[in-house]
Amino acid sequence: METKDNLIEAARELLWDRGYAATSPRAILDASGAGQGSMYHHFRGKEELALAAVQRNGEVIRGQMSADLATGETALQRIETYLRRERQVLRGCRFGKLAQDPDVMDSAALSDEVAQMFVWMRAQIAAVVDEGKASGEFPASLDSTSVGTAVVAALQGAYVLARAAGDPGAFDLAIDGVLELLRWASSRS
Amino acid sequence: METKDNLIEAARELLWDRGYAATSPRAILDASGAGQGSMYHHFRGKEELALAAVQRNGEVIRGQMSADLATGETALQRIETYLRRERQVLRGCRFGKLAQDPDVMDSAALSDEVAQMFVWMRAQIAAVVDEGKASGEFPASLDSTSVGTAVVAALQGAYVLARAAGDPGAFDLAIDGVLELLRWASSRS
DNA sequence: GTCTATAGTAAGATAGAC
DNA sequence: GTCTATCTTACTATAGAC
Repeated sequence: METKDNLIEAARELLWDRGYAATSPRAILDASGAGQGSMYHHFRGKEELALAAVQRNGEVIRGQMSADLATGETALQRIETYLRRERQVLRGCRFGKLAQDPDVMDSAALSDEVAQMFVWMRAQIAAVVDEGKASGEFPASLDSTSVGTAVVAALQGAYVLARAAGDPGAFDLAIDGVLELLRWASSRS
Repeated sequence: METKDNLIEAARELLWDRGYAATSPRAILDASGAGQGSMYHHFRGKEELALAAVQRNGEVIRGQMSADLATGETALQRIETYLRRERQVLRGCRFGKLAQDPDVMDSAALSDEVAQMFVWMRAQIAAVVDEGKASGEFPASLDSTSVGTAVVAALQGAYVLARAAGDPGAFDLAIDGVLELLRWASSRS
């Protein structure tokens, strides 16, 4: 279990930094300290190891996001808690990066994990917006589904812009803009 | 010039679909119909050919975006023209994809092109927001820099979500949400 | 369960004939 | 300018000893 766990953790880091296509089994073995044969003993190959790593990422991220979205008085504050959480911005989003990876989309197992994660995220934000509508914080005419998707999109794009600029400030600026727009909708309720 | 142009066009397509790291010189040669030696006659190697392709992408995209942002009565309409332009959503953004590519960020020449493109895009949207503020369409207190960055981020993230879902509908939903939020800010002016 | 050795393929680039 | 070899390195995976 020790070695298997080391492999998954090493894969999680390399997947984050390099993506799936550009991460070689060799690199994972070197990073984990495991020998050549260990990976093929515990997993069928690169894809199955990556799947285990991605599933673990999913558990961690679902836990974090749920906790963040439960922290704050108002719906807007809870969304802000989530969006402004401390992040390693320049490393990008563990899942957003995979959605852009050509080899991930060729793997049914991996692309399913990515698809489900974003469906879940969008629903989480939409649910908080709905709570804000119920409490009168947001106008009843606000479409929580599209706004929820837009907020998750803006977060993903914020990572992209920060990486492109090589500057976490671009991430913060994008988040500022989204929250500013949400505040205008909120003040109209 | 014929062969050189074919190489650049083939690279543009492959870069769009597979990104930089996952695109091999071999694949570009096959797609362009050029032989092995031709690429190394016209370019120093993969990186220089990719740079030529990315620069051509930059010219095309700047032209399109400028034209879209000039089409519409109000600032909001002009932004909507741009955001709702017909796109090959599931192929992703030619530049956004590169920002997530590990090998692009290792190349100073390529990463510079990507960085400059997004700085320019963010400034374009911010300029339209400023025009909207000047005309009284948007409130004077709106921060055009952060909102401009947020809009570009949402667009990038919309591509990510659509690819993750394997469904262009996710893109449209995100754009709907952004425009809905912009409309709330606009109606408050 | 982990190791070393090695298979077979493709990567990115170069050599040299035409 | 374009072609057909060919080089070197790295990839993903397997074999078989310990």
